[in-house]
Amino acid sequence: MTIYEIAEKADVSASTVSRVINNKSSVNKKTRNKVQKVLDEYNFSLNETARSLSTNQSKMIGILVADIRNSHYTDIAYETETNLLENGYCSIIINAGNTAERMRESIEILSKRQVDGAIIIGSIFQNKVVEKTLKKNFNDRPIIFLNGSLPNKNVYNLVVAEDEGVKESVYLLKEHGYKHILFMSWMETASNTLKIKGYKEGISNLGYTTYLLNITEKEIKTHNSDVLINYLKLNPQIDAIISSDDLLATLTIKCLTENNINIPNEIGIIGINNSEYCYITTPSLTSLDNKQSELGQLGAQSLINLLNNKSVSKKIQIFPEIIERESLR
Amino acid sequence: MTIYEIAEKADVSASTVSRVINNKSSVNKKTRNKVQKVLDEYNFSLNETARSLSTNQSKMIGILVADIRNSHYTDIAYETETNLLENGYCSIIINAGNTAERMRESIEILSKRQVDGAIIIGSIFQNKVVEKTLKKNFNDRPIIFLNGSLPNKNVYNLVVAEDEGVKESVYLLKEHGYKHILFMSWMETASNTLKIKGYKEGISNLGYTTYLLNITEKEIKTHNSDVLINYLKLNPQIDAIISSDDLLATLTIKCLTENNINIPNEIGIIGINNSEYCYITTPSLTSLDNKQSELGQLGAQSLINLLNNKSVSKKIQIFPEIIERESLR
DNA sequence: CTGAAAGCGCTTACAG
DNA sequence: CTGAAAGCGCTTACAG
Repeated sequence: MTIYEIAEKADVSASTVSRVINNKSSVNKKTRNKVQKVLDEYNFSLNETARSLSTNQSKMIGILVADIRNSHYTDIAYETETNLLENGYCSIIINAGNTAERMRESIEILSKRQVDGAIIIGSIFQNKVVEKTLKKNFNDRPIIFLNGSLPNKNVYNLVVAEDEGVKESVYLLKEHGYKHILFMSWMETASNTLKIKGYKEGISNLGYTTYLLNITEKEIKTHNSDVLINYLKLNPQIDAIISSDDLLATLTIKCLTENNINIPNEIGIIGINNSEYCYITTPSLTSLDNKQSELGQLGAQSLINLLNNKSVSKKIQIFPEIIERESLR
Repeated sequence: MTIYEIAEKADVSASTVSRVINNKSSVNKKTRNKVQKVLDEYNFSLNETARSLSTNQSKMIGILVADIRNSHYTDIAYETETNLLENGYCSIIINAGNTAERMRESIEILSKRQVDGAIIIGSIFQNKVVEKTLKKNFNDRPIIFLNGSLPNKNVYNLVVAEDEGVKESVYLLKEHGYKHILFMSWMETASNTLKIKGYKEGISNLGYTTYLLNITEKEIKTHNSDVLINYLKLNPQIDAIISSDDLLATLTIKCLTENNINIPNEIGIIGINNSEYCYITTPSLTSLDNKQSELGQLGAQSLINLLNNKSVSKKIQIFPEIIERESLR
């Protein structure tokens, strides 16, 4: 069923039908009612593809994410999708993986699909290939980059100041009486680098000693917790650990508990993400809430603003917040 | 840049350019090379919207999910999206929430967007409103319903036989010497009803006694584990618990551990989902793998088959598998 | 093997 | 307030 068929049944022109559908003011009330009746009677459903072609607006947004199964990304993707939909935009979500080739390909796909803009999620996209591909195939439409940043003129960068958050975590540990703070991580991402930066600044400002431990995922998942335990044997003065994310913190708690090290008395622990993991551990986990949901919402809203020709800052920062639970004394 | 402009530069007609782009056989090699050179030179990117309009195929699939943040759905959505993309289809993902109104709306949106088919994820969509809306606005394109079922003629239902899996879990507990098995849940979903059905069948086949406990999310999350502990005091013979999902199992372990009840000696525990939670608990969690990823893959593949006019069964069942870890003696 | 033309289903500037 | 016509950027049956 097309507007031409509706027009025929309603005995008007397609132009008029179109005007009724789009709520243009210039339609006589009687005509409008007549057309609307036919529209309803035939349960008319507009072909958005055709509309897109003629208006040159797809009302679709591309969302690029490495792997939506990563809970960080899931939250952000959820927030962006729902907020965009409320504003009349559908989301094409692509899991672009972590290879440059797939990233390039994904951007090209979104470009061909004529999305009106894009949201890129995750610092893993902060690289030369993405930068160049965007310049080549996506330089005429706005892009929001969440948790990363790129210099392209059409890219607007929104980041959570995780470095500040980790710095605050160091200060909080001091307030709770901890003096030898280990920063433990297992991913070599831009986000992790930022966290380490904040850790170092905090430690340095307090005149404390830096303890850094990077552990592989395999090492810790295979119950081979020797790496951490050995490190603690070599550095028995350590009395607090900041884990780069809650899952790692959870595994750390498991490891310490199995080795009869008391949390929070012997060692205090802070995780990052404030995820569901925080309340399933014993003791429950104090964690840095890095505001991923807010980031997603703000990202969607910023993109909407850009699409409506409102101005948006090229770089926006939001700040995490520490949620205290039982893992600190 | 359109194919007409390319045609002009290459001194051929737009038809020929189109044929080159679509790799039609009937183009002279020389002509093809000449056109391809211009295409490359100008970094031509085809407008898929225009193509969709003229071919009457959008090469887009709608994915309907209540809330992608639910890890079940995340896995399925990931698998469907990646598999569809490999086959040239983009995915519009809509978080439709759990109200009938939003579900209806979401289906209408996908219909207007001219998606070639849809994948519906989760038994929550198994209701009259969805059934009717599909009949009204989406009866001419194939739909794959994952983890639920609807009678519409264009809907193909794929389910995991969770009832069978839970029944097997009951048998496994018997093999491990457990005799009084509690089934514990906290969600009133169609999936949970199915699990309880399997539990009851297994228990009945063994001549065991049925123990069912439904706990609210709030009750357990607020550290108020009294409900479970009280239940165990009233039924001290209970020596095994099947939890309706891993998260609940994790919280159960936390609760029992805090009350000095030994797992797996005093009480054995089985979770459902075989998720990341399984290896962060002490002891690690034996769990029913309900094959959500396989379900997603199979769903995508089935949809592709339907779109290629291959036949697909109206109802497909796959079976879960128990992954044993340390929570059974 | 190639091109001119019609068509996909809308929107919108223009004329009345 | 309304309609005829052109245009959005492709594909494809038809003719040569």
